[in-house]
Amino acid sequence: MNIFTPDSLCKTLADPTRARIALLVAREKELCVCELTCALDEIQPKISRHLALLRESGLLADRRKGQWVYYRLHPDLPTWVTKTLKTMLDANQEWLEENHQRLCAMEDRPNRCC
Amino acid sequence: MNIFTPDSLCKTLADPTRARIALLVAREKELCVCELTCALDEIQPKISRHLALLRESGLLADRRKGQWVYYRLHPDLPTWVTKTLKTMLDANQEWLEENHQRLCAMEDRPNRCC
DNA sequence: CCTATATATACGTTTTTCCATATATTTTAA
DNA sequence: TTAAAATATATGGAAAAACGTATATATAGG
Repeated sequence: MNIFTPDSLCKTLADPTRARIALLVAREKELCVCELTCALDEIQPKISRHLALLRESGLLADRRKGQWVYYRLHPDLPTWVTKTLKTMLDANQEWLEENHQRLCAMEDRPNRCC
Repeated sequence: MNIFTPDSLCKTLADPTRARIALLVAREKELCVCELTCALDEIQPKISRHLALLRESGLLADRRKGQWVYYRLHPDLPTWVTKTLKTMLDANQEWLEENHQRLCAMEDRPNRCC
């Protein structure tokens, strides 16, 4: 995948909702829309729209499993993109903490077997 | 300096002009406005306005030397910001190549002693 | 002083982004 | 086959970003 330039990657992450989604997904490996909606405490259409942008940019990939759609980092990301995300994630755990807490506190999270 | 969040850093770099300026400055250590104007082949007010945004964001610092104003990475950047810039720079030399060429080909570059 | 060069800012306009609300689609389960 | 849950998209409007042009400021050198 060769579609990322420094500015295009940054544009994708230049919104708090999208940055939080991307880093949470990087941290948790895979999350569905309702988990992200809960973790970010936002309305569902807002999360879906930002997920669509992240998907269209090539940063995230999705898979449907029953009623749920799971998002993960796209498996074919260039190394420097993955590295950039990891650097940001490692240094900004505190910034993500509230979202992580809400995710952990969420009830009835969909069962993630396969 | 604690003003950077993942989204605020990305917002600062989410424009091709600003991303090129930031990475060129990271590569060359210090560049003045007229060098950047030449390297990016843009009109001066556009470069100045983007430089102002980069300065106000805290990413760049400036110093005046005679008629010239030199911009460099802000010396107090958080480690993760510096690391992110380095990762992007290392992996995107080709993307910067044309700007670098124009910079090298520029005549009468200001003398950079002290 | 006066002029030229380098840089910064102001202004009005166009473009882009973001949002909330409403609605459509897909899937499960009754 | 109907209802409910999860997700996606459409739409119109508001806010923010970016642009080109014009102009202001600062410094250097006569």
